[in-house]
Amino acid sequence: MARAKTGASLPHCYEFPMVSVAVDCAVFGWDINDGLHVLLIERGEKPFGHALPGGFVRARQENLETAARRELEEETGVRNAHLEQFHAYGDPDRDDRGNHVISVAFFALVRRIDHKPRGGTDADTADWYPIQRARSLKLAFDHQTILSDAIDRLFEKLRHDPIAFKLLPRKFRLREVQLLYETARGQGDAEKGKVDKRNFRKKMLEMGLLEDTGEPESDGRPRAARLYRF
Amino acid sequence: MARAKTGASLPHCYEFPMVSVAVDCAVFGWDINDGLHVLLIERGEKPFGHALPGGFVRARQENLETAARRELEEETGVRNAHLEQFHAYGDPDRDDRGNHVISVAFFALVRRIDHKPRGGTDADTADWYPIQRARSLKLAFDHQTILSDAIDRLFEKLRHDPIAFKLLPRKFRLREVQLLYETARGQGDAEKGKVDKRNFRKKMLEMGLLEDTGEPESDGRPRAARLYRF
DNA sequence: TATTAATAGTGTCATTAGTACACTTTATGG
DNA sequence: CCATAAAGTGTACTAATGACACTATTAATA
Repeated sequence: MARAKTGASLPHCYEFPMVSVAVDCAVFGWDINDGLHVLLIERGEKPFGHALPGGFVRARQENLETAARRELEEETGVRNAHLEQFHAYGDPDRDDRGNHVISVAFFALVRRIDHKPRGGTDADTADWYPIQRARSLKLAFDHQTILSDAIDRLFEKLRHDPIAFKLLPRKFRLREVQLLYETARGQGDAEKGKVDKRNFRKKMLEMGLLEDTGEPESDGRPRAARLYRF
Repeated sequence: MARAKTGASLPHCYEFPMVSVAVDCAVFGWDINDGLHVLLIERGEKPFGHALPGGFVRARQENLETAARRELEEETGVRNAHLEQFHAYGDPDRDDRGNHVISVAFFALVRRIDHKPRGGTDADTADWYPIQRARSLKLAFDHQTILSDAIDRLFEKLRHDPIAFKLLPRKFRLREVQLLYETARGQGDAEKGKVDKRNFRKKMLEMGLLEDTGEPESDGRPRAARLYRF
């Protein structure tokens, strides 16, 4: 969203300097072959480079989650993501353009196959990055900190809450759930988080959250696997 | 913190309407006879009545936590509390004075004995309220929602993290820890959250976080109890 | 000073949850 | 048809949790 430009009219006046409020989203996607990815945009303006999708909240018009959904759709085309607010960042100098901008950060979970990213309205381009690679990029503002916190929080949540299904296809093999869980346990490294197949399946089915679709699918693999639904 | 008054000069101008940013704190204290309490102020201005201590962030000067600490001290005299940010509230109409104010909420833990509340700078008065009673009050803005979320979060944290010690006196009996834990388990009702004394003590000591001070204290009770330190 | 009442402190056993572990089945591709 | 790769399955050991009841100490009171 645009901000005051030199020469523009400035009709909104206040007694004190104001803080701007932005929202930023760490959007996560998963692919069994490819691992965890995060959606980054390439900024088309001022601080160029990679950044989390996000933007300013429209005062008097929308709440924080609505702003996040709007920016997400505008910049990346992503809709109907599972969104969770997780932290607000407010250092006075976190935005290097001079204003004091606080940002309320969300993490979002989507099924990666549903979201071939596309460019945004500002001619920004959005694309998926493996989290290892995203971590090594120098992101705009303090987005690297935000991303890092978001990843920690995501792993935390994947270990404890049944939200993995927001990342998985609608029908999935138990093996996929396990790999995602192992990735979370291993802080991004599935090898490190390995668990026993039989124990995992047992616990998973005991929970009673999964429904067997009865449609086994091989999809090029040696032996067909049962597909489950949440 | 004051806002624009009619007739005041308004030297800070922007292209778009701005959102104001506030911080609010749910400060919790504990007493073994008295249970959990929360610190509320009686507002000395506009929307009168009870509210969480808090106020506006000073743009370009301070970050969110600093603002929270400053407001806490100004309004209640509380210093050096254990502070944790937990959620941002941003509905456009949550502040009934007309501005769009987002509030970043913190919960704070203090040793109640260290903090005899006193009036604040704005002639507000701060005082402790038992959480049951606080829940039944009609608080300003959406502070009842914030308080309710804060309480839920507090119980959650008390169950899982070793933060109970921020609420307890520096030296305490195991019985006190247990009662606090039971209160959290029982969602405010210690009876409901009762656990076995021996099992609790065993687990507590096995954790190895407690140090026996070797100074038993009776304090009017029938039999003297061991005092522990964190 | 003896009795009562209130709190502190202690150990064992049964149940449950978690972890380790290896082979058979099935489809694909060479 | 043989080799390969993934799916699927059961048991035995270990650790964690939960249930359970009495003795010890001191203050207050009779």
